[in-house]
Amino acid sequence: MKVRTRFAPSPTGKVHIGNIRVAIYNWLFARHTGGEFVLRVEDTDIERSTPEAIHALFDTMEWLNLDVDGEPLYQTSRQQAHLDAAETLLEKGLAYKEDKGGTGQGECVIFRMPGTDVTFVDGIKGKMTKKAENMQDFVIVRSNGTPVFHLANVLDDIEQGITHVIRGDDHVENTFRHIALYEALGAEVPNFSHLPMIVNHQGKPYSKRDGDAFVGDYREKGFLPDALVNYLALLGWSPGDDREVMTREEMVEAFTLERCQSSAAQFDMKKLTWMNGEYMQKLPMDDFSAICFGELEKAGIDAEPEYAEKVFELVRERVRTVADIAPMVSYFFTDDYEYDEKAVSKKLQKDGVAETLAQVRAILEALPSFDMASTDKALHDFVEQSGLGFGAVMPPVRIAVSGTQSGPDLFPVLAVLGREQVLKRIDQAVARYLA
RNA sequence: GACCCCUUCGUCUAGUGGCCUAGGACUCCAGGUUUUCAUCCUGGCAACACGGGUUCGAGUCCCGUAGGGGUCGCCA
Repeated sequence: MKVRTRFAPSPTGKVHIGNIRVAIYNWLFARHTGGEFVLRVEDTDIERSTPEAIHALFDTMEWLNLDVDGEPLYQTSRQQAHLDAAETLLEKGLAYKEDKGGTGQGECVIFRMPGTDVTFVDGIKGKMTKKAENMQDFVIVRSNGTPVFHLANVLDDIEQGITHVIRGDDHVENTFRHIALYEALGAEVPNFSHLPMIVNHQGKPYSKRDGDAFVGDYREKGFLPDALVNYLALLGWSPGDDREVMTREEMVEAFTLERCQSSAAQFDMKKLTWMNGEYMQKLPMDDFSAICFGELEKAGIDAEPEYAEKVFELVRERVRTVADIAPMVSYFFTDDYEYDEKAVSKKLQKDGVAETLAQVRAILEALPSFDMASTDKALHDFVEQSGLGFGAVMPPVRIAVSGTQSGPDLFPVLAVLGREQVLKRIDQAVARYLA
């Protein structure tokens, strides 16, 4: 039988990072087995399930490039079917009506647990058993006439022909009940697998109040979708060898449920950042440039394309996230850049620096050609003749022309900036800090 | 509290009884790349939760203890 997995979130506006990881695992499993991956929108919470929230869900799926088979099923469209099924269970005596009181809303429909132990083999955790006496009957239709999650979820999984339910650990207790429901409904019980949860930096479950709990947060921070998917896939799964940076194809090829971890994993922003850097390096130059131009535009920086390309080349290998780009290159596009106060006081505002910069300026101004090799040779010669040492010459120059003490190799920076700008910037820095 | 589940370096993990004096990756630290650095290279620190078994032999199997998590809604 062809495998069918699903992602069944309730659209609440933002897609939780833990939920999307579940989606990724479902997607990987379906693709690995040559099966199908479908989407179901559990939109029964009318208040929160707005068109915007549903749009955000699709947008996230698309951004992460998790392709879905067929059209999504909207749970609200299935309400009558859910109710009909409850009626059937009632007729068969597998459910009963009762006024449980308390809220005083009248009678609800309650599913009768079969009174036998429930056992299933979890694709990740192995054999799971729950004794009959530890399970209770549960409500499947509220006294206001609306179906409860358990009923709707199971019925829709049957409707969509789901063969493998891969969901979070928090559903294991539900699974025992759901299996009883499948059986009462006369439906084939699918395979169940429960993924461990991911925890935050403090080792606690990710709550919505933690920062970085939603996919959008990572997008804003400049992570690439492929890197995020790769990182999340490895958070609780491994291919069994030492591979970490993997293409989608490689992950799909290697993915199995057996290789999924059964204990919780802690999200590590540093490792994600590293991995994202790996993906940034691998980006074709054209793609990288396109991203850079986009970032410049967002930052309100006007860039002349030919010049900008040269700048991008320079910072290419140092960029870790998309968000790094604008701050890293902004000084190339304006002479009104900020000076790092610490660098200024530590390296620029020191005895002799004014004199050194004056000499360097004179040398650079007199150079017949301002290319990389020329400035390189000229400054090396100067260092040697003056006996000052590189540490006393290069950092002040760098800070003067860029405002910071870190960045790409200095000579290419000077070359890209051009003589006019370099001289102007040295004058500007001297006037500002050494006058 | 009851019921389910989990436990290898700080973190993600490899490991399915001998190949483990436990491997890789991230982080961190040190050195190098005769200037900086968020790049690159080299090296280093660092773990089988604990206690009992089983076995010639246990990170790997069993039991217990401790710690952690999940669930106990007419939420999903």
